[in-house]
Amino acid sequence: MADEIGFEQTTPSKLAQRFGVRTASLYSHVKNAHDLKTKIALLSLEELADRVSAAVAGRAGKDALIAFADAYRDYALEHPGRFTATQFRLSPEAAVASAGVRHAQMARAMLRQYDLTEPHQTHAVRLLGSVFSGFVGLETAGGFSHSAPDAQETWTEILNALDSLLRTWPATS
Amino acid sequence: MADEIGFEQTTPSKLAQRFGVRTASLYSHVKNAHDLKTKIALLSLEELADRVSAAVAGRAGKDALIAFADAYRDYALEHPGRFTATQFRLSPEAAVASAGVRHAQMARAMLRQYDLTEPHQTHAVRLLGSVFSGFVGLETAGGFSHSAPDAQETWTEILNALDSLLRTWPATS
DNA sequence: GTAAGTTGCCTAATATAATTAGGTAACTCT
DNA sequence: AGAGTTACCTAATTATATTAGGCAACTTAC
Repeated sequence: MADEIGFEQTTPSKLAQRFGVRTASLYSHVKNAHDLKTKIALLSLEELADRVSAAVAGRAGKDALIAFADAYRDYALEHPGRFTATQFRLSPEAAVASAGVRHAQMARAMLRQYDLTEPHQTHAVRLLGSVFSGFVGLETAGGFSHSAPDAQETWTEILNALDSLLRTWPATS
Repeated sequence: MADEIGFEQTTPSKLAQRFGVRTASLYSHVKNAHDLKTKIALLSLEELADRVSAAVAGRAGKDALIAFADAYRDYALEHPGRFTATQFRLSPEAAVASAGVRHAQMARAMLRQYDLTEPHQTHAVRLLGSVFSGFVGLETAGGFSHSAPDAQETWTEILNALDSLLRTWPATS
């Protein structure tokens, strides 16, 4: 439903309408409207982590980087509402219990081939997270739709650039 | 008000309360709740563009890159609600009339020293946009707050890396 | 300096949403 | 068969968004 009408529009009353039940009945299942959004966010984070995990399995180096990045972007393009949900600001308690932790671990695992030592590895994880979420956020917001070249081309270029950057990261400091 | 209570919480009724007027009175000034958010977004985009423009003036190359990036990040950290507003999804008509256009022009101007030809320049503009908005989005969402090193250190590292990347961009394709 | 228009607010009314409280029928488990 | 649980219900309250129509103060033109 979030993918169809948008994450922000996914409210208790709309959800109840879709289920064919009274709105009040939902309150046995979720605490309130905010809790509903939190649950969608947690679900989406797990789902995305599963996708990324499957995509990266058995790959290494640049192959793994591309698989990771594409899994992330494809999820966002296929499930815009759920992707928006993954950016929902969770409470600190919800955040630590979320699959956000898995995402960070997967990013670290993927970087293994690049032989980065701390603190470079942490910087690299943060850079990748920034680029992926930033690019996909701008793309789904329509930021690249009114100009050539198309988004896919830039995406490929960026992944090439990130790969070559990661190979030489410590040297750039 | 958006900075204090959050952009999403900035509604006609809350705004009317703060002004000490009836909610209905606001409807002489904004068309509806969505229009209010659009106006905040447009205002914030202008303000951010002014800041970036002032920061970049008289600088070139890496100096300009850092000034641009810091202006962007500082605005977000100082005005979280307004920064969130700059990410509000505008209608296509509002988008083309917004300062979003100025942002793209400033990015291109800043890249002048890096001697990028098309389509590399467009790719570079998009990469910078992705990194800046992605990093600041994650930072303000608390994504970096529970681990060392601190966000500032990663930010500096990322800007160094971007500078060296831009110098050699066409070669990485 | 007054008349006409404009501005910025008001009250009143309606529709939609979120939320709480308390109840009931069906299902599950002993 | 009875106790507990589940998943819904109705009813009521509150908050919010929105529209319509009115009024008083201010501005501007003659």
